[in-house]
Amino acid sequence: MANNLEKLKQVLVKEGLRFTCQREEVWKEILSSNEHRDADEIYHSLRKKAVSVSRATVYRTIDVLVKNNMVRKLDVGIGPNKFEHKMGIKHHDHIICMKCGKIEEFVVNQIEKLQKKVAEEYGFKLGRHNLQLFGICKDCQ
Amino acid sequence: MANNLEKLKQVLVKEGLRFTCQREEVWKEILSSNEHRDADEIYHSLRKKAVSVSRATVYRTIDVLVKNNMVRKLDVGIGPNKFEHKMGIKHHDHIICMKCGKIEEFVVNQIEKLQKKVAEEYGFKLGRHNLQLFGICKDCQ
DNA sequence: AATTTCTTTGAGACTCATTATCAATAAGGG
DNA sequence: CCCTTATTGATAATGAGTCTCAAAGAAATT
Ligand SMILES: [Mn+2]
Ligand SMILES: [Mn+2]
Ligand SMILES: [Zn+2]
Ligand SMILES: [Zn+2]
Repeated sequence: MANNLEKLKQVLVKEGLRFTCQREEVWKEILSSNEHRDADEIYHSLRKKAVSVSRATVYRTIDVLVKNNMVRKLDVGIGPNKFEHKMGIKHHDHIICMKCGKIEEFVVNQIEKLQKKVAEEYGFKLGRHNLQLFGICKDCQ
Repeated sequence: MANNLEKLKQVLVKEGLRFTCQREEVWKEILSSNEHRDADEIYHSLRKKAVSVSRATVYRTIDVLVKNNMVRKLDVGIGPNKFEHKMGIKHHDHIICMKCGKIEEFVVNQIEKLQKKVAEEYGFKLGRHNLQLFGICKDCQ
């Protein structure tokens, strides 16, 4: 979607950063999948497509995207952080199989509300939250 | 509490492991505080008391304790994992200040119930879960 | 166009938390 | 006390991510 490219351009201007083909390629790569992938998977996928980019640039670009709410960083409790783009994706949490690593997404509005209430109660200005359920999936039981 | 020492001995027997003074000291050190501490803090605290123990043994002992439900491992999203003992402590989740690192504990039974429901819905046998709220505490705002 | 200025990139060094290796030491049953 | 086996600690290795810095690329200025 040309729209998403525009979004990147806007954000780079806002941050006083330049629009480069590396940044464009990283963003397109992240947009190209709805999996939960880590930086290295994104890096290798780009290299396989002969895109000239370095690991450092992948990390750096992801940072910009995360800061600007275009990508979510997922701490799945083991191994590297995973990333997912947020274009046209509503907020959700994850339930993760401890055997096969499968990740399913879920939304419970009630939980979200209760979290906000907790933050209020404790006088915290709530930023992000981290909710992962770890279990064994049907296939692995 | 002599009771907690007994608990350690039982667990070591169950696991076919030997009762050593290092394991005893690590366990006592963890029991001695209700803070959320990382392995290195526990290690240094022991060394300051002239207990002869290595970092490796601290990590190894904590692993046994975590596996046997005596200690909880806390992934606080930044830096090393934190640990807290579970003796006489009910389950709770954490709200963490992104500025000063302060950690507060909270319990919302409704959230716990909803988590179980999600797991059922997705056919997962639920193990542990990870719920952290990240925000800015009153003092830091 | 040439020069200057400033940003970005990539290779690799580095950090930090944790795990692995393995020879020396300690536990515990007989 | 002896013997077998487990444990320990020093240190090396690992994995994920960050930092450094010289070279390459834009953009702005002459
Ligand atoms: Mn997701
Ligand atoms: Mn706690
Ligand atoms: Zn599974
Ligand atoms: Zn604070």
